[in-house]
Amino acid sequence: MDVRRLDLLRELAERGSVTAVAEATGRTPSAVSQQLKVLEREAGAPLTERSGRGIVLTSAGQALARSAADVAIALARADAVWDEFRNDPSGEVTLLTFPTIGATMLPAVLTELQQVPGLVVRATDFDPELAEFAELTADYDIVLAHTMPGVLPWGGRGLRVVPLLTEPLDIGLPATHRLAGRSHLTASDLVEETWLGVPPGFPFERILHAIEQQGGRRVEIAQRFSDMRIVEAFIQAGFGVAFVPRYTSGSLPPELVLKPLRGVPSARQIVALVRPDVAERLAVRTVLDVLVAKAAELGAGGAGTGA
Amino acid sequence: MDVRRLDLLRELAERGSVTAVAEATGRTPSAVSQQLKVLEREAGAPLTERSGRGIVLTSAGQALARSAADVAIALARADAVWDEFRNDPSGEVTLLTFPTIGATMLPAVLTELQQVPGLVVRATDFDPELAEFAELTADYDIVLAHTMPGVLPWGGRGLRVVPLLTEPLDIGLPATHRLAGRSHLTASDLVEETWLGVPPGFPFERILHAIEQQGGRRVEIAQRFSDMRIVEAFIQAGFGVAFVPRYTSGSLPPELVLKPLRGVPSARQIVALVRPDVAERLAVRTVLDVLVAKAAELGAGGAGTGA
DNA sequence: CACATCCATGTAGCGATGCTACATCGTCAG
DNA sequence: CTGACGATGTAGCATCGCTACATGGATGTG
Repeated sequence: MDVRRLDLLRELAERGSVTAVAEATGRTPSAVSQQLKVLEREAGAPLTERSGRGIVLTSAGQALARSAADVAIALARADAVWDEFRNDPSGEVTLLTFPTIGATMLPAVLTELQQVPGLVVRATDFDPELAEFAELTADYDIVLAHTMPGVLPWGGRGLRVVPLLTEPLDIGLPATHRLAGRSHLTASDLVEETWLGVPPGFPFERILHAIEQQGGRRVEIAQRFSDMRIVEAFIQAGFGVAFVPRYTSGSLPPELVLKPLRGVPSARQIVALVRPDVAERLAVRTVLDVLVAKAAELGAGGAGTGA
Repeated sequence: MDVRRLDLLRELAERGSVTAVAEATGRTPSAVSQQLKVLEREAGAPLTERSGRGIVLTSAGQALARSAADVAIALARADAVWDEFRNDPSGEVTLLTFPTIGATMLPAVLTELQQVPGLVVRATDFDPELAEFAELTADYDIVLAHTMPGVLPWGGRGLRVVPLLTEPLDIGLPATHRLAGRSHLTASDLVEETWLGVPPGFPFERILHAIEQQGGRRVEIAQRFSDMRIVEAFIQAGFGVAFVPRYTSGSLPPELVLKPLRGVPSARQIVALVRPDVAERLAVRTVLDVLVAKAAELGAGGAGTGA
C-alpha cells in the first residue's frame, strides 16, 4: 500500500475523474491511470468501474479513499509537528476570497503575516456566482465562504469550518431617502421599495423572502448584481435599496447610509473552509489564526460604528 | 517528507544504529545512511549526530521520529480498515513466546486460527534469560511476556500492553513432602525449605524476598533454573521446592503437587506486547483476540482445578 | 602503541519505477 | 455518422534507491 498511490485515490474520490486528478497533480492521465491500476492490484479488489465516458469509485474504492484521507491527515500532522518544532511555518498557503472580505480584511491580514518569515500567502479572489465553495478546497488551502447562519451546506463533506464573523446585513439607502432618518427599519418599511438584488440562488435571497412574508407582498427587484461596488453605486444613484454587509463594505461615501433591519434576522456567516489534512499544517493554521483575530477586531470595531 | 524515509527514521529511533536498521529492513547500511541524509536535507535540520562509533538522534530527530510513528499507525490503520472491508485478515503474524505459555496455550490458539483463511502465524520461542521483551517488539508482531502485577516496565515506551492472564504461582512439592497434605502454605512454612530458584534478575525472585521478609530468615537456594521442565524434575526428585505457575505448567505428574501460597501475593501477569502500529493490523488483532479468549478459558478452567 | 574491529558514510554503477508521448478504444452529442 | 472526450494501453526515457566496494574516525586489545 504505497502512500503516493493512496493519495492519488483520495484525489480521485474528490475530483471524480482521472483527467482532473492528472491536471491537479501535474501529470498525464496515463500516469494516473497506471498508478491506480497498480494500487488496485495491490489492494486485490477493483476500486473503480467505468461509467459512461468516465469512471466512478466502487464502494471498495470509496472505503479505501477514506482511509487514504486519514493517512494524508497523519502525514500533514507530521509536517505540522515538524514545523512547530522548528518554530518556522514553512511553505506557501493559497487562499481564495470573495470580493467584500477580500477588500476589507485581507490587507491587514497579509500585512501581519509579512512578519512571519518563510510564509508566503497567495490570495486570489473569485467570482462568487460560481461559488461551489466546498469543491474549491481541493485547489486552495483556505477558502473564505459566506452563508446564512444555521445553514452549513459543507458540513457533511468532512471539511473543517472555521467561523470568522457573523456579519449583520444592513439596508443601504441613499442619504436623501425618505427612510434615511430612521434608527432602524422593519419589513413593512421595505416592501414598498425598489430593490437591488443578488443573482438567483445567492444566500441573501432568503432574507428578502422573509421580508416579503412579513410585509405581506412581493418586493420589486429592479436589478441583480453580485459586485458590491456596483450595488453601492446604484443605491447612491437612487435606483433602489439593497442589503449591504455592515463590516466588510469598507468606508462608505456620505451619500450612502446603512440602517439595521429589525424583526427579520439578517446576517451572513463568514467562515473559512479547509480540508482537514491541510488544516494540520502550521503555515495554514497560522494564517487561520490571523484571519480569526482580524475578523474579531472587525466585528468589535464595526459593531461600535454600526450601532 | 517521504514516508519511507520517515519510517527509516522511526526504525533508527527504535534500534539505535544504522547497521541494525539496515539488517532489519534488508538493506545495506549505505542505503540507510543515504536515505537518512536525504531526509535530513528535506527536513532542513540535522537529525543525527555522531557519538563514538555510532550515531544518536538529535532532539529534532527524536521529535520527527515520534511523528513518523504516528504516520506508521495511520498507515497501518488504513491497511486494517481495508482488511476489515474485505473481511480477510491478510498477511503473516510473527509471535514470540516464552516456553511455559507456548506449551500450554499456543497449540489451541493456532488450531483455532487455522480456520482463518489467509492468516499465517509464525511462532517462535525464546530463551527467557535474554528477555528484553520490549525491544523484541521491533522484530516480532506479538511478544508474549510475563511480569509481576503492578510492575509494567514496558509501559513507558508507547507499546500496547494486552493483559492475557493473571496466573497464581503455587508452590510445587513432591507428593511425599511433609507439607503435601496442607490445603495451603504460608511464608513461615517455607523459609525452612530448600529452594529451586530462577536465575538472578528473574521476576519470581521478588516473591522469594517477600517470603524471606515474612518468614524472618533467608531461604536456601540450592539450584537455579529457568526451564520449568527441569525444575519440575528436580522437585519430584526431592531436591527442593519451587514456584510453579498454576495454569501454564500443563499436566503434572502425580508425584508433584501444587499448593497455593497464603499471605504473600504470588502471581505473574502474562501479557502480549505489541507496537501500536502493528496493533492496528486486522491480522494481528485477530490473533490477539484468540489469545485473550484462550487465556480466559485457561484462567476459568485452571482456577477450578487449582482451587 | 600498533592493530584489528566496528560503524557510518562516500562513490560508481545498475535495475526498478514512474513518468511522457503517442496510439487505441468506448461513449456520448450533434 | 462523425467529432470530441475520457480512460487506458505501449514504448522509451529519466530519476531514484539500491548494492558493492572503498574510506575514515572511534574503540578496545595484544
